[in-house]
Amino acid sequence: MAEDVGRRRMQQQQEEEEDERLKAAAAAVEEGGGKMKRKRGRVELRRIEDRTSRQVRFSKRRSGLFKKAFELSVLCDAEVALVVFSPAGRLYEFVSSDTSVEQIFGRCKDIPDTVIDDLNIAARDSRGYCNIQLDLNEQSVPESVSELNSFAQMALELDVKEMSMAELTRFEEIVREALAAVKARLRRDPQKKGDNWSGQESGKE
Amino acid sequence: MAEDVGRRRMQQQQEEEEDERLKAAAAAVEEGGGKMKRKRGRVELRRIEDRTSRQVRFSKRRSGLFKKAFELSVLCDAEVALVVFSPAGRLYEFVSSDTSVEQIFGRCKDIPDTVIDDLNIAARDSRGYCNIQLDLNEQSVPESVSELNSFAQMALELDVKEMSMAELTRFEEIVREALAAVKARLRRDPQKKGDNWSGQESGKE
DNA sequence: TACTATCTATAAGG
DNA sequence: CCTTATAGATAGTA
Repeated sequence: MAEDVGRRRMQQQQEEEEDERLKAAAAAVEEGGGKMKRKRGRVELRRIEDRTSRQVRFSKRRSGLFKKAFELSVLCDAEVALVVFSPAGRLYEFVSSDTSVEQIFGRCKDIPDTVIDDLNIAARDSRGYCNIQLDLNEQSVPESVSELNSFAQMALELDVKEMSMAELTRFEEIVREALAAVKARLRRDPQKKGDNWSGQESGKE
Repeated sequence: MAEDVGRRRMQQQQEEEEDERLKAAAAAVEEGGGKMKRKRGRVELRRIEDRTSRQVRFSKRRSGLFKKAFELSVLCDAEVALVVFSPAGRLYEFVSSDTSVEQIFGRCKDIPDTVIDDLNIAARDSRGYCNIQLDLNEQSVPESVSELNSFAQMALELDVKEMSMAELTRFEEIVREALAAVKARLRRDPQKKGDNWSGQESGKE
């Protein structure tokens, strides 16, 4: 991937002149024809009127947002709760820890407003609310092991150094089952390589 | 065709890179923690150990995340509620509309079937596997990195869906070795872990 | 759905 | 806080 970037960069440098003009003449000048299409990527910060376009962008940006939220929670060890209602009224949510959305947001009530961050972001001081405990119940055996990502996530949350032998063994079990499941599917669908991970595209509003 | 060649080339490179990561991770485990230099800007998907660095990145990424959330709400006319607790315990929140966080999240309860988004990461799938307690006290940053984190990160960065059977087998091999290594260490060093495993499945093995 | 050209975010360093 | 190089996100297109 890095190599690819490098190659692209060279191309970009060749077109540096054009790139310069891009910045200067942000106002769209028609290019090559009579089409009044904007330069790629540029977006103004207001509601997209075209329904289809709005829908597409919602999907893409939503993915990106959730990914960012996840990364923040992992990289910085932060608790993140994110809820998005699509214009169609569908709900998407993400919570970094295993606490429920309601729980995390419930905590907001008890915290007095203090600081105001940029961008309409209210920051409140909540020191003392940090002793988090994961209280997970061992209930369903991962026979329907979703994917290795589960294992990845778990390994991130757990700390191997804190695991007992029993936990380790259990962990091993889970990983094996996950691998077996993936392999089985691979054998079944050598070409597809599995593209139905989080398959619940759902269909109701 | 040019495109075809390009795609082939990319795929090949990707596979090579994955293989390298597999090996690297394996080595890291054998040695009980490895340090590999990273290209600039590259980020591993796991908790940042250095406190200062984590703090800085938290600020930056938090800003970015909130900005994205804001853009999504405006561009796509979606309702967005976002709450972040910094590792230091400070709360940051954003709500797209003028409704309160509690209101938006209250709506979650009324919706029976929550759509959990793709992202290839099921953040909730790790629930129910173990009964453990995580100490998120950031003061106690462990000196050595846990071995399995290597795989956690790898599994997150790689896409299991895209792995060939050979790669999967290799992966399995590595994981098995890693687990064996960790177990061996545990036997050698039982006190390394106080056996406060209070789960209800003790002795299952 | 996939790709590519661009644009944006951000890791390092000053 | 500012700059630079790189990784990541994504708008428009096939």
